Amino acid sequence: MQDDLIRPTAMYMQVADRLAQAIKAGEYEPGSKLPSETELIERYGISRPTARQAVAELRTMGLVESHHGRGSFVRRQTPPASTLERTITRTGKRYGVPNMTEKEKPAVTRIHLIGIHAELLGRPEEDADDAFSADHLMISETGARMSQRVIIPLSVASEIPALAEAPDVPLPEIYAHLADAGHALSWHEFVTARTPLPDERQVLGLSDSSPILITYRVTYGTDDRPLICEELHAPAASSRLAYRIAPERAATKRPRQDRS
Amino acid sequence: MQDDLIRPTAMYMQVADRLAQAIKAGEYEPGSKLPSETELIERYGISRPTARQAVAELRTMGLVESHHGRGSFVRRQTPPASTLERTITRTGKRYGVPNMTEKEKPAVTRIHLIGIHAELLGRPEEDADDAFSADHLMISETGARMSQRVIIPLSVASEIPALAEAPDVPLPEIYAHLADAGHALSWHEFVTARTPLPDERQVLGLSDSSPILITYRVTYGTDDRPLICEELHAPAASSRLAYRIAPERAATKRPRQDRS
DNA sequence: TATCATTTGTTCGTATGTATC
DNA sequence: CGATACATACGAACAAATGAT
Repeated sequence: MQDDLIRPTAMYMQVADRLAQAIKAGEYEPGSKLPSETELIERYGISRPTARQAVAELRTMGLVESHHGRGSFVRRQTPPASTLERTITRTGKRYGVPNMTEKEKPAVTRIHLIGIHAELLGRPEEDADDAFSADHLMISETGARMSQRVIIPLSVASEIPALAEAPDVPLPEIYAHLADAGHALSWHEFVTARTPLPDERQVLGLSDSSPILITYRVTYGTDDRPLICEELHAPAASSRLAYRIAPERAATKRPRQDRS
Repeated sequence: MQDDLIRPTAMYMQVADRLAQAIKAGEYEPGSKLPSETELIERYGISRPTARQAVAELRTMGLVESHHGRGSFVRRQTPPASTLERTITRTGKRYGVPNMTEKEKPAVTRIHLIGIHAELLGRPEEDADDAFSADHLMISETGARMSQRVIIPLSVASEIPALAEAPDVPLPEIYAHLADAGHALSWHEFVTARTPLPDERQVLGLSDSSPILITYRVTYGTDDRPLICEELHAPAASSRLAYRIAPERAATKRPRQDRS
């Protein structure tokens, strides 16, 4: 067999590229088996470590997944299954969020506000106060595990005793407490993504290092004062976030907190 | 030195875990140099391939980046620099989107609607029509490269000649054409993330295989009929998406297109 | 400017363990 | 049980980029 490879560029990359092209072109059906390492060795005239490195590239690209003793298989490029509707509904004075079931009892800890949380809550790092952090492990209707963290600054909790007493209640109740305290609520959400750290991978039950979607949702009260912050981690491979976008009058502009 | 490692679990993983913990604990400052491979070999009593594999893990986790001849360095865990405001503003009958500058002349191709695009545009795969695809290469204010694709089904283009003649104009103009045709516009946006394929990596100028954010924005016209679809790819490491969330009356619910 | 030590990148060979069929 | 296939680990060599001498 011995397909030809050019020297200057890394051989494992060339092999990975060819296989990636072939997968995208549909030469390997989703779910079908990739050539085994031994086959790659023969086909391209490379050594075993080189063949392994090529397949490893495909793995980190998320194109294939390898199973001990069975082989490497082309991953289905299915559009993510579970759609997380990030819209907030209101019936009268009550706010609702899409259904997710709690997996375990939430853990409440006390943390110091730093980094992105301090920034989003409008607290300069130097004199940021402490906050309650309620960590939830949730499961969507489709079975995707997600971790959710609700962060309530002490300054807010002290104004609303109900929050200080039970910071780990579901979100609709938290919104209700805020609304009952006289706040007119609005929200701002930020989305990014990254590869999970080992412990995050474990929490979400991810076998590989495929990316996770991270959303920060800030709840604003009266006078656009940031009250609380939520952080949601969801495996990107099996979830997509959905937003309704309603056009705003160009005049009404929320002052951004660009204090970096 | 020779720190002790337990056998059962992979040694390269244990080393990667320890280094990841140390980085998270702040023992290695962002931007500082990680121990060199030779140092890791001595410290943990492992071989070079094992040390390399450990560092490779940290790379795919996005914790470090390696430079040929210099070493591996802890990446700044900065919250992504450029915030992409995904809100749509309206002044009178004109719609606006946040500023992005065009890098190259958009390329227009004719494609067949399949997969997620067909699904989002409400066309069953079996008898989906063709569509114009305008591929833009954009640059945000902060210099992050993004690729944007606007997909206009032929059925829509034939109703609105202006779109058929120039499908590659900026988005506000496209929205204007749709509005001028009598449509009351609304939007729905879906967000997911994944590791880029080799060619996407090249387009966005990404050196590593860090994830990209993918958004699909569907524009609906009168009677909630899906008109066009946009797809945006942005490097997750340097961008975050921002959404305003306004609560909706629980009664008014958009019928979802769950026809999978 | 040229040389050299350091450091990562690539590739080979080899061996053993272990899951799957 | 044996064949196949991936996972882990070691050793060795050379290439290439970098920074300092």
